[in-house]
Amino acid sequence: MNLKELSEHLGLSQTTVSRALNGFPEVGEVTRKRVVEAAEQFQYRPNSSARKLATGRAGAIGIVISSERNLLLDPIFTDFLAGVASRSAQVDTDVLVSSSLGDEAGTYRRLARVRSVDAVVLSTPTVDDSRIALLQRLGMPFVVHGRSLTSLPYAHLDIDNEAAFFQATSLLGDLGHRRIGLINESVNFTFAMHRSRGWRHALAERGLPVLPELECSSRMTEENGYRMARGLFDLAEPPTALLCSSIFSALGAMRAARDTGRVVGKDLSLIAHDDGLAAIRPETLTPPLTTTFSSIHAAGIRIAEIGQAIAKGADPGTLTEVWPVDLVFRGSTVPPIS
Amino acid sequence: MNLKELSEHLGLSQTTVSRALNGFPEVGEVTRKRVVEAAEQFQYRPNSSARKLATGRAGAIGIVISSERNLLLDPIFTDFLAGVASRSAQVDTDVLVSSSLGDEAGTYRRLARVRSVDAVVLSTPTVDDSRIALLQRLGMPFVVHGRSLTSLPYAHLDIDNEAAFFQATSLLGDLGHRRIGLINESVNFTFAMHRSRGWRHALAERGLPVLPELECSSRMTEENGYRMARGLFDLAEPPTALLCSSIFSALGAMRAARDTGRVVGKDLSLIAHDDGLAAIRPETLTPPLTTTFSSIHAAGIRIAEIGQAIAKGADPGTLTEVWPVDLVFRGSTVPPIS
DNA sequence: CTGAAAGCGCTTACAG
DNA sequence: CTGAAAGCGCTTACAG
Repeated sequence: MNLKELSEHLGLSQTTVSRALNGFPEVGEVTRKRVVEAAEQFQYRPNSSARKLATGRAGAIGIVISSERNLLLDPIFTDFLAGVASRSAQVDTDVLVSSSLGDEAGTYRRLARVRSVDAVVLSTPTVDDSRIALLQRLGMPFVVHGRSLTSLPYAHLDIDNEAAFFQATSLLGDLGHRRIGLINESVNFTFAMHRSRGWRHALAERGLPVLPELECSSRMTEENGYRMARGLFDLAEPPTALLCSSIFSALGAMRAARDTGRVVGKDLSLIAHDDGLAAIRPETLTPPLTTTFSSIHAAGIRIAEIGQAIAKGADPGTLTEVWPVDLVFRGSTVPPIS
Repeated sequence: MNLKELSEHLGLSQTTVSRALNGFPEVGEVTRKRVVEAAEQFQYRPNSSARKLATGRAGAIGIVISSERNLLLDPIFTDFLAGVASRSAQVDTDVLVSSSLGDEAGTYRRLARVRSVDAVVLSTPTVDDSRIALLQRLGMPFVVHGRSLTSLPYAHLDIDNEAAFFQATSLLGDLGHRRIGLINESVNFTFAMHRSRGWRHALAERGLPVLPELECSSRMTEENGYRMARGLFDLAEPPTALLCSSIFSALGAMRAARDTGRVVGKDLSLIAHDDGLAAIRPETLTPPLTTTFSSIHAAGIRIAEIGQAIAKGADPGTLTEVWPVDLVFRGSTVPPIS
């Protein structure tokens, strides 16, 4: 059933039916009701391509999966994506996933030219992410999940990684730890840089030395977590507490602790960042892990909303949010053994 | 730059330009070359909505994220999705992700009516998955990642879960194990049912009893893996070997082993299924895990190809594949201590 | 409050 | 081998 058939059935013009369905004010109340009911009855749905062509809006939001980035970095990307998709569905917006095949800039250019999306979501930006300038140049509306270091205003939603790791480090400091290791992602990524800064500032604030050998960074896998922790434990003066940027590297660190005869929550304190992945919950591990927590699914939902606004022409400079992060205290953080 | 502008620039009709660009045979070689070069130069890309409207094909493939299904079940869904997206990009096909918000059937109906996708990918089907009949009724082409028990022919790509777990169980049997526990996902899902069957047949084949108390099933999280393993260890005659349907439940099982004073690769043997998630590699754990391995990213790529064929009207009955699964022997499987 | 008509940017019979 | 024209299914000035 298309518009023409529906309007013929109703004995109205396509114009009126279209207007009634799209909620234009000039349609009479009785007419509108008749139209809406008929549309309901026949399960009429406007053809999206036709609508896009006529309006010039794509009715879609784009997300580029970069194999170097999200895929390896972010096994919880699904969770984020599901958030974006669920919110978008409510406003009848499609979510288009592209894979970059290495050439991410090219992918964005293509999206911009074909006009297949009204806005684009950028995930996990680096400190000097060139995509932001690129999209601004292309005139493609976008929203960033995370932040980048640029003076240009751009729409974004981020969590306060610096404050989170500042707090976490402070907690460990308050417990009496003086050597606190950081197992991070590469500080090219802004979130990792912010976490590093939080850690550093907290140490400095309480007069503890900021030792470069206590900071490691690498992709957040179990194996790398293990390797980095082992490296820290091999130090002449090994740390008594560890901060991990992901639940995966935390698992590796826990394994390293076991292999070196340490007991987490006794000999060793541990705090991990938790994105809320269902497959591994920090509260059910042994011991339950103290975490900095922020739901990435919730972020996905909010990103979709911001993307929607951006697509409609809202001023990017006004759409900026940084969410506080919860510090959840559990059994993995104790005073150091002296 | 649109078709009209491009053809005016070339002094040709839109018809000819369109045909040249779409590779129609009747265009002269010299003309084609001129056209293609100009298109290149001006970076002309046809407006996808206009093309869709004119051809009736959407140039897109759909994937529905069901919150009850993929999201919780499949943290590795990203990997699969990236595979689908990368292959689709090569043939200029969009990948549209929808979230079902509980009403999955409704989502498919909507996709079918709006004609926003040419084909749909079904993931992780249950044994009697109603979506297959639904899509057939709707006339929406689809390809299933996995299988379902129906006599109707449908396009699908699956891995041979039954043979994989048959082999894994046989290996444990060959090593001398007589009590082999199975930590599975709910057998409503076909893949889990197949694994259960492989386990059962292998036991039966060597005259070992198939004890219901050795089979557990639940969502494949670390926590559930832990709980199920603990339950098995509490048995009067606990198993000496475990089969886990995912790397996450395997992690839980390993933790349960530790908590009950067992050493994997000594007191306890363990085999897990590995989908190739980058964040956790079984070969780097302690001990390295013996696995049944199949890359879900490769499956995503192949699913995109099949979806492409299906969208173009290929006969679903001819597009059916079941891939063999590798059994990778590592340090977690040893003879039982007697 | 309603409608006839143009237009969005393509593709593709049909004619030559 | 090439082109004029119709059509895909919507939206939206413009006119009444």
